Amino acid sequence: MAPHLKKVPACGPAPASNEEPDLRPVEGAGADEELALLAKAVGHPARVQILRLLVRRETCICGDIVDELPLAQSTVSQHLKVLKEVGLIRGEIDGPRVGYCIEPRTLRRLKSLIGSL
Amino acid sequence: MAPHLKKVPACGPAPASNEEPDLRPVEGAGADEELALLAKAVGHPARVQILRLLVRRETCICGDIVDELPLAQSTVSQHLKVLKEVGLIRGEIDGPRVGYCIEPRTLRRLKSLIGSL
DNA sequence: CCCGTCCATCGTAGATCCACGATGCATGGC
DNA sequence: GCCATGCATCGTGGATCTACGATGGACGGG
Repeated sequence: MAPHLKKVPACGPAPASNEEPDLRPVEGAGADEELALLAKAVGHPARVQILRLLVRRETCICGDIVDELPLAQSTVSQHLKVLKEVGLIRGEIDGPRVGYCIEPRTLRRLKSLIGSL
Repeated sequence: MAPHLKKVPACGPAPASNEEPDLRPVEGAGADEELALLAKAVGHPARVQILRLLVRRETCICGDIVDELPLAQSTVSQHLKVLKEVGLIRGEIDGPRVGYCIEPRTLRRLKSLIGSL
């Protein structure tokens, strides 16, 4: 899986003015489903911790996350997968390591959806 | 179906300037747990719909919620219970009916916690 | 090469969630 | 009193979540 991946300077450090307005609606059946999906992904303390770690450090860390949490490596990997599947974080291969970082677009989207309540 | 719609004061109609600053921190272990709990409660489409219904109508409706959702009455009652347990909504008995309404404090708290990410 | 590191995935057991119908418990009308 | 109504709760299957150790694959150092 994922055969060719070029060397990437991990995640973008500072997207500067990454201010796309996000045209999607914040209400309606689709938005409800989307909000539920994102909220469910945030609905676990370990994943909240991971999100905070990635937000705090501008530089994207990797398996240091495992050291920060009182969980086994496989468990942390699963939580990372959940966050990645809903698009809240992104992982980039960097040699033997993997760097994770926040996906600001999705995080902003979540804030918009919550804000619409 | 039901000759309904009795005039119900139920939940507080207009909280007016209910602008307490909410002194609790938005970070730390406790906040992480709290955010996870609230997010999990929102993490289901039916509960998002319920929240939207209650936010939209200033007047607090009751089992009309059951009519709005494609779910059995007992299932809706369980979802209401989940939302009530985390303090996102409140139910008040009014004769044979129960009026539900948003708890604005908790909703603001959720927005603060999400905003801290 | 061979090996150690880093991470993802598999397999699994126990807990929790989600849906439903059935039942229970009030209240209010007759 | 008696019954209908509105809602909560119980009980129960099936699905999903959460944790772990074990295994596997990719990479880089020796």
